Amino acid sequence: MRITQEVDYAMRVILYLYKHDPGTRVEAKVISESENVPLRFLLKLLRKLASAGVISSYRGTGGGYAVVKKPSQISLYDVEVATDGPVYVNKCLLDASLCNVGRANICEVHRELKKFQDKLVAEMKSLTFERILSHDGGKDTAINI
Amino acid sequence: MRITQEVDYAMRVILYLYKHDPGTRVEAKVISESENVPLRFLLKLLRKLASAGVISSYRGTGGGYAVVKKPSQISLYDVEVATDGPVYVNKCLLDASLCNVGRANICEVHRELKKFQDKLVAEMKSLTFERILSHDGGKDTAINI
DNA sequence: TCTAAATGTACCAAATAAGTATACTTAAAA
DNA sequence: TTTTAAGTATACTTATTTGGTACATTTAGA
Repeated sequence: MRITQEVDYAMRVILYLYKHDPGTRVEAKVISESENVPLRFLLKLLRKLASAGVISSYRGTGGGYAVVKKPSQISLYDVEVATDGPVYVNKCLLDASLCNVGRANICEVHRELKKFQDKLVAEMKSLTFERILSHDGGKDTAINI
Repeated sequence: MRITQEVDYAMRVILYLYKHDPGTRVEAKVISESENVPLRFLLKLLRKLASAGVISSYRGTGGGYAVVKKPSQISLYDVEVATDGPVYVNKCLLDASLCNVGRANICEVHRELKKFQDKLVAEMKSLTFERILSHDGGKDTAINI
């Protein structure tokens, strides 16, 4: 139950864009150095985000990437889907025929996993950049276990 | 954000054990054939579950595996931890030093991911076998998207 | 003491994630 | 019309994780 490194990158890159004035274009190279993400990998990631409409891209001189959407309009869910494709907890919840005992539609475990997945997706949708940006005054929040 | 094949196996194996009379010992070989899980792989999995106290194991002739705990006492969370180790959404939530920009304790993204993780864990703990076993009269629940 | 079970450790293979490389195209500003 | 920066497409490599196998050992009952 983890998010990938790529989604982690994506979240921090978008946050980085939000820390500029709205609509400011930032070149991939600058983002790469600032956020410590390998350039080539970042370019591929930025393309995914742009083509999914999460961020905007601009070509040519003075081009780059920018966030145009409001922070409340981009969620962890959007980022996940844009970078890793559809969210599903277990393969049989994506395609019932993938159940390895051939009882996809009647399996009690999978029925409950589906409910779990629904809640998970709801939580991911509620984790927007509005929430991420509205921090408690820069308090040094301990996140260690 | 997926559970592994192994956790999926584990859930269905435990469910299988629950479908026997309480305390009934079932050999790995029987479980393997019935649930379509490779024997050697299953043995390793059963060991993890047993050593974590989720199920019970018995050696020698007439030995096997059984569930002794009440269905309400075993959750998806217990199974996850037993088979895949500690649950964490992002590596920096396990060990702050693993942040690849070196700002683990102050990163807003990770602060929110921690809250997300807490909710996720709570949901996993609430998904017990009591819930899995209490189905709505065998109604053919569609789980496809 | 034989046999049927689980245990422990080590190893191998397949799948996925992460990162690189190359070559060419398109758009916009100077 | 040259330069800059992104887009598209494809392919490849490497690292990590997951899934699965093999083999020798230990435990307990008949």
